[in-house]
Amino acid sequence: MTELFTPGAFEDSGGGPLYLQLQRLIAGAIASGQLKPGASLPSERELAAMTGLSRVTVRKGVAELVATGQLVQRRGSGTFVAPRVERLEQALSLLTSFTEDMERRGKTVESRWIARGLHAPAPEEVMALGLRTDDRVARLERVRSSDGVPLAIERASLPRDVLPDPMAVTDSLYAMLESLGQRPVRAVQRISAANLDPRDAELLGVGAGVAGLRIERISYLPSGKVVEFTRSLYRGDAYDFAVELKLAPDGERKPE
Amino acid sequence: MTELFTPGAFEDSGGGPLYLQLQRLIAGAIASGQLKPGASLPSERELAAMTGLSRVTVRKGVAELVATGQLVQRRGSGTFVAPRVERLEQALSLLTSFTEDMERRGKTVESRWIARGLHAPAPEEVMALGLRTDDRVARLERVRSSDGVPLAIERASLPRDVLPDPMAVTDSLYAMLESLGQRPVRAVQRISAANLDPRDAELLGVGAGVAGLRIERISYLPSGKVVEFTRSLYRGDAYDFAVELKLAPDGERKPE
DNA sequence: TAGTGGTCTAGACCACCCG
DNA sequence: GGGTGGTCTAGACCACTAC
Repeated sequence: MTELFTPGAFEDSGGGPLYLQLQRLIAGAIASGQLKPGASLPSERELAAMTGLSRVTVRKGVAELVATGQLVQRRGSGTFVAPRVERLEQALSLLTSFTEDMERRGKTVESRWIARGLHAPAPEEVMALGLRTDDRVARLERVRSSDGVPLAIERASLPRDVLPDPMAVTDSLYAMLESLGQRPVRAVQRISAANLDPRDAELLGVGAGVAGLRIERISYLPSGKVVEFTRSLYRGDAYDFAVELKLAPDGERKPE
Repeated sequence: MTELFTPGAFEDSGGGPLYLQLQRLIAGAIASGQLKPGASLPSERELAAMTGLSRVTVRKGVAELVATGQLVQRRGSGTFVAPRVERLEQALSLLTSFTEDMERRGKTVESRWIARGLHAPAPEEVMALGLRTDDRVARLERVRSSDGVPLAIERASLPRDVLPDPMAVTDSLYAMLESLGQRPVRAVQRISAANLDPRDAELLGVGAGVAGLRIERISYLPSGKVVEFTRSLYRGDAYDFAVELKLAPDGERKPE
């Protein structure tokens, strides 16, 4: 298996910079199944010796595969093929909670709290929740995992009068809101993509720079009051959001 | 302005690796407006001399800012602060076309064709479009720009009987389909995030590895026939997709 | 032609993990 | 303690761009 990385393998490896040839070699071995998820690669020094490259060049080749989530590196331990993540498909137009989604799939749900408490609101929260600047805001920040795999970071802000005691939330926020008679019935979401910064990447157990799906949600009660302002980051490789589209009415399509 | 990068600036720059300190310094200068979009940075060699770092370390610090789209580098020319991109908000649940969307906003639309023609279908296309393997498929691949800024790569596949002459499509595909009486009325989309590979990144004018939004769409005629299978890549920093959510009916929410 | 980013090297030390 | 990845250096050549 380590015969993959003999100096010879480079001759027939197309052209271009050496680090890209190495990268293609590794990426190809992963794609073709020669290197299976969880398998360990030779150490950087070994790779350098085997290929005749310098360690710096080996690192550059490997680095991009780490940045795109195909490899993971652990200091003191080694370099490994990233475990395959099952892609979850989720309907984007139903207002459901993470806990309920996963339970419906028969998966376990774990939460790791990063922060939970009452705080003075940030300007963004004042805007989104329609607060006064001397109001206080309940903040819930946690990493959501399923079957042991971290999938998303959820940062929820709620007005204090909606959730006076954030510490009482243990698992499903929506279940808690329901028991308080404050479950939202409508929400607006905005979706974009962003590279994960080092902090968020670590929380999700991937390399810095891996693409994440950023979702901002504002939820409303039937009365129109804002219940929740949530910013989530989903692992891009772990989620597919599904939406159904309808033809826009003619009037909206062509206003002139 | 170049006093930013004196050796002194490093002393008070927090701790951690030198390349991260440099990175924070540059990122901070961009965020605070000291470095404006389009501004050029000192050359790597100058930065190295000014900060007392080696050029390799300077490059490492700069590299991540390029990979996240904050800087752009042009060989032979220099390193520049990335031009600010206006974020476009688009409703995700309306089946509209790129051309019509942009026209509604009063923006110009440009298309650069990458490929356009009839081909033997790939297995993926056979599946999505319900073709026979000896059918042929019309492929339209182009870069969509607005006001001169590339925003998305669009790769559309249509059955030959829906679009017999792909070369006849010049701007709006949907306008063409409408004139053929084949405009879809319904579609299903799947959304995820991915790091742009070097090829796609170049087409969109950003660095390799920048986060992109990947959208797969399958569109249907009223009869249920599949009209279109499109894979698009949107720049993550240029798009916000908006969706409205409704509370899931109780039966769907809790099946047991 | 002079300057830029892009690639590559050999060698060093550190922080961390594991047996 | 021995091996791993993480950081850093000084110096070199190349391909490209701008003038």
